[in-house]
Order: sequence, then C-alpha cells, then structure tokens
Amino acid sequence: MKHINISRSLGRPKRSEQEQSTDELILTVAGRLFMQKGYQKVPVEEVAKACNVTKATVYYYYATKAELFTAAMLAMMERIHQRTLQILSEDSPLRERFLLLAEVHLQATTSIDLTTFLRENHQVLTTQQMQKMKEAEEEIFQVLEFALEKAMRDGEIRKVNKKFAANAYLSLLRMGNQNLANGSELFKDPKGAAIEILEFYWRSLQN
Amino acid sequence: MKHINISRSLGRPKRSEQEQSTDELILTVAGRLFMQKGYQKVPVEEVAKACNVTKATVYYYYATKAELFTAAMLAMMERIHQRTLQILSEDSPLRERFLLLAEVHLQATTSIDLTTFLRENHQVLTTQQMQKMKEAEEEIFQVLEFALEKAMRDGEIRKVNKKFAANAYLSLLRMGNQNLANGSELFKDPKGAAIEILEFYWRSLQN
Amino acid sequence: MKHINISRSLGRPKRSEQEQSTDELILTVAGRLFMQKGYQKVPVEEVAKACNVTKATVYYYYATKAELFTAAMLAMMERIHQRTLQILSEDSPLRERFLLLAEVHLQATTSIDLTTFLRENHQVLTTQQMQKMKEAEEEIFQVLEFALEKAMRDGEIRKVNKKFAANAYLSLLRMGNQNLANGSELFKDPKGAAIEILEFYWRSLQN
Amino acid sequence: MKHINISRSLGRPKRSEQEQSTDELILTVAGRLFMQKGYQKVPVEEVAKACNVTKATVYYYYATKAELFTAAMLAMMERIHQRTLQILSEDSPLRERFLLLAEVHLQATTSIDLTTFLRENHQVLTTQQMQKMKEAEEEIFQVLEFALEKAMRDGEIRKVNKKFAANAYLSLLRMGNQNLANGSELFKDPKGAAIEILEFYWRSLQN
DNA sequence: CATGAATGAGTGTTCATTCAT
DNA sequence: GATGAATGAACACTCATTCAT
Repeated sequence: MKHINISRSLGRPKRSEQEQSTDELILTVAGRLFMQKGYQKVPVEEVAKACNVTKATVYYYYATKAELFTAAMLAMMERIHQRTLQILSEDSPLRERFLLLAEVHLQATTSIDLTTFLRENHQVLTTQQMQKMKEAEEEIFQVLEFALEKAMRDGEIRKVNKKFAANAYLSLLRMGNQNLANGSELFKDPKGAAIEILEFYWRSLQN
Repeated sequence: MKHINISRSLGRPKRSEQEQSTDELILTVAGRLFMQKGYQKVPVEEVAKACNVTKATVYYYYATKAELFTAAMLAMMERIHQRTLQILSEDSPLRERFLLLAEVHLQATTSIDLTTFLRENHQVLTTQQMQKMKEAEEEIFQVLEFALEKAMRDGEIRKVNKKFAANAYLSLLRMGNQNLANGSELFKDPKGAAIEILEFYWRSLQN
Repeated sequence: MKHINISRSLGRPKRSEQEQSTDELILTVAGRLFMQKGYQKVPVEEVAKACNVTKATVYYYYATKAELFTAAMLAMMERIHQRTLQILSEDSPLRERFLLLAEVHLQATTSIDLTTFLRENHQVLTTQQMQKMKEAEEEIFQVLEFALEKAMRDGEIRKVNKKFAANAYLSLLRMGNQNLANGSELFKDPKGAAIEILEFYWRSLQN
Repeated sequence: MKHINISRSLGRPKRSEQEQSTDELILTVAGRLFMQKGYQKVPVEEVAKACNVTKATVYYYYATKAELFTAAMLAMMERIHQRTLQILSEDSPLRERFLLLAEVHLQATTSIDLTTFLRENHQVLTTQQMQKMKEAEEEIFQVLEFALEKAMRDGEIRKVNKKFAANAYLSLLRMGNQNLANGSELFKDPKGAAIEILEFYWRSLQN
C-alpha cells in the first residue's frame, strides 16, 4: 500500500539510499543499526535520525518497534536468500560454489548468520512474527540442503545428514565472521578465512 | 529476617543457594538470569527480587550493573574453565576427551560458548572489563589448544592451526547447543548430538 | 471507490448514513463516538475510519478537533431541542407531556443531559465555542421553562422557580439514564423508569 | 507497607499537607487534580510537580496512573463516606440531617457525586479497580438508604423505594453543585441552594 | 549489612495538526 | 473534494543509580 517501488537495479543495489522510498530507507537503515548494536540498544529515535525523519514518521510506517525489527530482518534474510540461491544455482562443483558463498558472506557486513541474532531478540517478537522469521530462515537452509543433497546424489560428497551439514557450514562461517569482526589474529582477510574454513569443512564431507 | 527461598524452577538451583553468602548468591542468580534473557532484559531489580534482597543490596556489593555482569560472567567462565581443564587433563585419546567434553557441555544450560553472548553485550562494558573477559575466554581456548597441540605432536591428529581447530570445535558445540535449545529436530538428545558433532569434526582432524 | 459500510452495531445507524454528504456523515459519526467514549478518548483518526475517510478529510471539513466536537454537539442539541419542542407543543396536560418526554429521552442513547458531558469537556473549547453551547443548552431549558410557566399560570402546578424545576427535571432524567446504562437494578426498562421518576418529580410540583 | 501513618487528628484533617507521608501527599493532590480537570487531562508529571517530587516518585508508590486514580478516588470516597455517616448518625429529624448533609456537600469542592465522574473515566480502569469503586460507592448509598428506611419505619416520610430516593437526593445535590460551580444565577450560595433543593425534594417524600 | 526513598535520563507510543498534490 | 506523508509535542512508564539511615 505504502510501497511505490520505483525500479531496482539488479546489479549493485547499495549506493544512493536517497532514491528509496521513505519506508524502504527506514527498513534498510533499521536493519543496519539493529545488526550493529542489537535491538535493545537502538532507540527508534536513532533510526529516525539516521534517516533524516522524525520518530513519528517511523511509526507512520511501522506500528511498533518490534514490527520494524521484524520487517527489517525479513528484508535482510530475503536478500541473503537471493544471494545464496544465485550462487548455489551455478553448475560448478559444490566445493567451488561453497567457497564462493563463504567468500561473499565473510565479506558482507550482514552475516548469513542471523540465527544467533534472532535468538537473542526473540522475546520481543510476537509468535506470529517469530514464525515468519523461522520460515525465512528455513528457506535459506533449504537452499543449502538442496545443494548438498544433489552433491550426495552425484557422489561429489559422502552421505551425510544434510541438515547437519548445512548447520555446520553456517556455524563455521559465523565463526569466521566473528573472528574477522573482532580483531582476532586468526584470519587476516575474508578471502583467506573462506579458504581455510572451506578446506577444513570439506574434509568432513569428502568420500 | 531469614531468606525464605520459595524455589525457582528454571535451571537447577546449583545445590543450596541458601548457603551462599549474599554476594555469591547474587552472582549466581545474576549469571543465570543474564544467560537466560540477556543483559539488557534483566533489570537489576529482577536480580534482586530473585535473591530476596533489594536493589540497593545488589548495589552494595556491585557498583554497577555492568560490573555485576562482568563478575557473573567471569565466575561462569571460571567454572567452565575448570570443568574443561579437568576433562582434558585425563590421559585418554584426544577424541575420547573431546567427546566427553562435548557431552558435558551440550548438557549444561550454561553453554561453553560465551563468545557470542559476550559479543552481544560488549558495548556496555568498559575496556578493562572487556579485557578481563577476553583473558578468561582466552584461557579456555588455551586449554583446548594445548590439548590439540599435544595430539598433533603425538601424531594423533594431523597438523592444523590449533587456534582454528579450537574455534571450530566450540563453534560446532554452540550449534549443537542452539539446536537442542530451540526445538529443532536435528538432535534428539545431548548425547547423540555430541557423537554426531564429534564424528563430523574429527574427520577434519584426521591424518 | 464506494463506501462499503460493514455495519456498526452500537446505537442504531441513523437510517442511511450513506446518503449523507461527507461532512454530515462525519458530524453524525463524531457525535456518536464522542458521546460513547468521551472527547479525549476519540482520536480524530477513529472518527475518520468510522466514516471510511482519512484524517485529512475530517480536517478538510472541520478545522480542529474541538470545532468538530462543537459542531457535533450543537447538531445533537438541536435534534434534542426539536424533539423536546415537538413533544411539549402538544396540548395535553403538562404531566402527560413530561411523562412522554421522559420516556422518549430515557430510550434515546443520546441523553437529553448534555450538561454533564459538556462540563467535562469544556476546557478544550474556546470561549466562543462554549458560548454557542451554552446558548443551545439554554434554548432547551427555555422550552421546559416555558411549559412550566404556562402550567403555573394555568394552576396545573404550584408556583415554583421554573429554572429550578427545569433543572431538577433534567437532573432526575439523567439519573434515570445512568441507572439504565449501567446495570443497576433500580430500573428494569425505560418506560418504568419514566413513570417512577415522573411520579416522584410531580409530587414536588403539585399544588 | 509503604504507609507510616503518623497520627491523624480527627477534628480538622485539612491543613498542613506537608505533614503527610509522600504517598499520602500524592494521593491527596492527585485526587484534587483529577477532580478538577479529569483523569485524561492530568499528566502524572503534573501530579508529581504539584507534590514537589518527580514523576518517578509517583511511580514508586503507584504502579500505574490508573492505580493512582483508583487509590485517590477510593480515599475520597472513604472521606465522603465518613462525613456522610457522621452527619446521618445524629438523631435529629431526617429532614434536618438531610439539610445539613446538603449544605456540607454543596460547600465541599469534592462533590458527593463521584458517580458521574467515575462513569466518565471508567474505561481506563481494570475490572477489579472498577469493582472496588462500585463497592465504595455502594457503601455511601447504603448510608443514605439506611437513614431513609428508618424514617419510613418511623413514619417520618412516606413509603418510597429507598434506592430510588437516595439516588434522587444525590442527583439533585449534584445539580446544585454544578449550578454553583458554573456561574449559573440559579443559586447564589451553597446554603440557599441546600434549602431550596431540600424543600423541593422533601415534598416528594412527605406523607 | 541492608534498605527505603528518590530521581534523571531515557524510550516506546499516540495524536492533533499541516501541507503539497 | 480528498488524501498520503510528515511532524512536534506530549505522555506513560522503566530503570540504573544515589544516599541517608
């Protein structure tokens, strides 16, 4: 209703937040802030200011803070979902695709791993809101599981519990993200981290 | 007036909270609550009430909420440290010790993985407080790394970056914890989870 | 787009709200809502929604909320005025006319007694707005007073302060309304209430 | 618990609000303000300021605004109850006692008639809070009804529905209060009003 | 050792009102 | 004639913290 989506260049959707409609701008900014500081530590006012609008404007579009949070997270997850889907749709060997995926996600500020983050903030959300989040999360997992399943069928990797393998993969990526985020000397750069993580992970999948 | 502790169902009451001195009681209870709900969502008042004392009493022992948090976390980490140290000090094969460690920690409500938790709440702490936490965390890691190093020297596992391996191990354990915590069907019980996780992890360490 | 009025149970919908012009519709609906919940507890938005228009539309017709309130109340009072005038214009004995008036008003959701209601909300109105209200109220009183005066002249009732008598009459009607509105067992139905009230009131007017 | 009632001279409890404990002070002031301007139009902050404390202090004693309101009203009603009881307990003729009661209440800023007032603000209260109010109101009515009943038994007045008669009496007093409050020329002073009202009312009770 | 009282600085949310279209 | 977008000013309520006793 309040959406007037005026195009969206598929290539690099980063630059020029000014072009977004106000509600989209709020969504993007809120998502960034919530991820950076956590739900509790971002007053609605801060989101508003970062968007050059007033608190009341935020409430014009999103009825409650929790709803804004939900919407922002869902949008984020959808972006991740798409990016993941796109990478895994190529037809190179799974190992290559997983490596690429790792690189991409270790570079992104928005981690693939909303899991932890959501769990922390799950208490403010209504059951329905949580449900939506779970579904969105599940979709992302399914993309991974599907790719793993195919690789098993093709004999590219050994038979494993695909759910487990998907979880483990994301878990290791999250570890990478965190070590990159804080100044740990474990990894120097995303690329190196991706390689090391995948090399380690892959051993567990090998025939 | 005597404390009349009317039980508190969640998380087994650490045998005989009544016997602890007030400051220890506060520490324990605070630790439990912070872990359950997160730093932001636990008012000092709540800690106080759960201890049958007043807010002012909490402040009598701990100058600020952040300090209480720090102290509670350090105590927790110390307990984990000790437990970990104890398990890894035995002289069975590393794989067995890691399995046991996994079992123990997947059963505990207090996860071995404070890493994530600390990162969330890191903004309220002073640099000094963070420093202490880092050190405590580091100690836990070192126990793992030491065990891994020895196993490498003994040829029990292949040569790997021990820091990386320790991180990966904890990362997978955390994944286990989370899947056990929310109702995911991935694992049915801690024991099974421990086995599956270790089996997966170990493949990456094998010669 | 057509109005799709999905019924609104409380207070019979004043036959065919759809036919009214928008400004009249707003007036009617606002009147009903203000009476039901009180000025303060009816946001302009609520009036708008109940009319299937937007807030801005309400402001298009009425410059401020207070003005809308004033207009709605005046319209209401005018209706009451007319109804009262009509009943009291008949030439049956005063007692009969007062009884009929009582019945009619105890059945109406919109009480004859705006007095109290206005007093509550008098602080938001401008002096001029209050003035108009006072005048409208006064007109209603005058109809009663006129009838009382005539009855005195005709010897139908004893000599009393007509202003006082009019006030007392409305006061007792209000009491009736309230006892009917809340579930008090004092009265079972409007008709019975009217009879009882008039019987009591009349004794004070008798020669 | 938070009450430390340090005496209370039975004679004239008006003067010297400073002697009251903070919670009592808040109660008194809140009562006065709510009666003057209505629940909605008195921000908690205003109550606080009028007491020379901060908003937070008000909330220290009363969990919500509605609770403060309830407590203040109950206290008021209790005072009215006591005053009424005291006056009606004397053993002069009912007419004299009712006259005195009328005088007293027409002079008081705090009207005997909370009925209307409560009805307006009833929507913010919980059912339980409303219940308490109703009970307190009922008690006041019972004092009146009891006196009326006795007068009937003694043949001082005719047989009437005592509930009705009590309601009517309060209704007329309220009318008096309102006409005294706004500048209506109907009454010049409380004493005169009391006399006129009682004279009118009494005719309906006479044998 | 422990507490009751008090507070300052938020923080989510509401709402009357304006204005360009 | 009607509206979507935006806002400023309130306002209820929370909470970490202080302090005299």
